[in-house]
Amino acid sequence: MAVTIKEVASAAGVSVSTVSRAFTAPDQVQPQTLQRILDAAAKLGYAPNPAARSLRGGRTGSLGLIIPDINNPFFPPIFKAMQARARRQGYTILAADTDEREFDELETIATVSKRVDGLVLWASMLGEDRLRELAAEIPLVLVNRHVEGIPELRISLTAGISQAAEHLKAYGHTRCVFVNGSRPELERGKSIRESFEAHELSLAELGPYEPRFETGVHAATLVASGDATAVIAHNDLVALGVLHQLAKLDVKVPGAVSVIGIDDTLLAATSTPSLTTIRISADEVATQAADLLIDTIAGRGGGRVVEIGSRLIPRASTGPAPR
Amino acid sequence: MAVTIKEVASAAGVSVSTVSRAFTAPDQVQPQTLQRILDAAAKLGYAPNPAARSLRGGRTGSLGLIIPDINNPFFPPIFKAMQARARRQGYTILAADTDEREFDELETIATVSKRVDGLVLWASMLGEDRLRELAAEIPLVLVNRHVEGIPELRISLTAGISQAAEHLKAYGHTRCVFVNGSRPELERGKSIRESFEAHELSLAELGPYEPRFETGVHAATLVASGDATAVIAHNDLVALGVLHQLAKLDVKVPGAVSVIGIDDTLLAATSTPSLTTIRISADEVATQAADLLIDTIAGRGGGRVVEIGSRLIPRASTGPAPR
DNA sequence: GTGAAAGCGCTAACAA
DNA sequence: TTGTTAGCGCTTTCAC
Repeated sequence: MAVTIKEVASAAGVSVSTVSRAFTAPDQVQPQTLQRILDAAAKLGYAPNPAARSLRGGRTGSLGLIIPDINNPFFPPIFKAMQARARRQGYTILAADTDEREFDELETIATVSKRVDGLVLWASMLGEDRLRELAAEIPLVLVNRHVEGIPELRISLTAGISQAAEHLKAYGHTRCVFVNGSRPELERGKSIRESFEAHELSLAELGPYEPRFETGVHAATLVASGDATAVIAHNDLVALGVLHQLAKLDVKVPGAVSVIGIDDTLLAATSTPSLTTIRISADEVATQAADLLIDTIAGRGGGRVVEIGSRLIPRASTGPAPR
Repeated sequence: MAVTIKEVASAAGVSVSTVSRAFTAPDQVQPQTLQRILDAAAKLGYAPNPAARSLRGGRTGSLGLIIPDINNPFFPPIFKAMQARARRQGYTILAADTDEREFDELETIATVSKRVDGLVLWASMLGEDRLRELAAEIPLVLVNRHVEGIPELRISLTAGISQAAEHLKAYGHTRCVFVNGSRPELERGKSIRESFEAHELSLAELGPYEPRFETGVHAATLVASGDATAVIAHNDLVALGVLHQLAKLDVKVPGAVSVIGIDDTLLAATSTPSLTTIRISADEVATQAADLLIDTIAGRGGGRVVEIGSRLIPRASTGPAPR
């Protein structure tokens, strides 16, 4: 068994409560005593037992991050950034993947919520009622879901999409295609339709499909046989499928068709040609989510809605429209 | 506060110890009593408090997974598969990323190890002595590190590399380049040198560099100015950099140069052209790691070494050598 | 087969 | 400022 507070106490010649204070409220203990305790603790290799702490205090020192699919390259940077942010505030991240299945999400939440002080729920598939119940039990931050009264992080693509429309317009494009990747609550389609219309770009829509590579491959074949000169895809992965198939059909990108993705994942920067895409800053998302959750745990920031912006990252997959 | 064992006990008209037994040793309690308890628990929405459990019993019900970089697309599938495997055995995965920094690894291990029953340490940067100390404190499984006496999962690229050499040979290649991605303990270089030599393929070596996209870009320029007809890269990301730059230099792949990656990540399947690569099965790795750790926790499988194989996945980036 | 009770390591009154 | 003490929810002897 590991070393306990008791051993530190007797080594430092004080009582257990003083040792406890030395770690939880150092300013309430005399500097020299504090030093003696810290020295003893260091020498013995003492570290507080989190189980005992949370049993006693109700706090676990962990934050739960529940995401639909860690294989989506959008998430790893978020996990990483959130871990960095949480660590600095003394929290550990407990991440779990629900495989985009409602049943797994429920089970995961049940398991995780008993081990954390609060939960970030990403694109939850649960009903509003269920989410409200949950929010009553444990501090909750929703990402890309809106339920009145629950703190929320909203990722807005408006700016990025508008820039994308301008970008295509400036290159002389007029006929565009949107490859829709389903999940209606994400509303990517709505923003795109509105923005492209505002920029007087005609927009045909393919789908909705699953947001997969093969979806892009399939859509590209349709695009190649039409007269559109620009494609905007539901995300980078779908855009990559488009790129892949267009190359196979010997349709030049961006010579004949321009392609735009969404998310700015690793895939976009490393594709050939590199992919023009709409960036959502993982750092910003992760930091805000962590902060919002920590605030909610602390009883601040009830029902706040924080919005995260986006912007176009022009790369090599977009260019002048062919004449 | 959540519902406790006590409330379930009084609801079912039994003592707390019986309720406890109902959950930990159901066969030691009379069927009808058991049923009454389970009903009461379900009605009240009782679930055991993990903090109390682990404080009392020393078991946390969690497994730690410590990896160098979740942004490496090799890891998300492993996390996912390990989570699935662990869940079925009643464990939760606590994953943490060390950012490939030894200091962070130490800190992460300190935090995580207090919250889990055992640790899977991936490509640890720690010294052997430190790892031995750690193994004495907590059940440990090492991946891609060897320390005598500590259970280990060894990923062997031998088969895949040998197949890659044969594959190139069959296509008539004779002059190859290996783009080395550093981290000497991974020994990818050694296997490759040996295998290519055995197949009478000449092998020039570039690097060692960092295993990044830009590394591949840089290496491709050197390759293009030489006379090699095939490139094998340290991993898929580096291979993607090679592909990207060769396209930019208008060197045809696989017409003029064939390219092979390692890992078979999402990147390989979605690149243009799709990338021939060496697959390491994430499912197998994750399952074996989880099982080995669980065995080690249970006191079985001391010092076992489990080996995972690999195999070549031919795709579109390799073809006949130019004449 | 079931109950009573001790105690896991820690924090937070309350006392001194 | 420091010490004493009562639990947090649970498992596990030890009785019965």
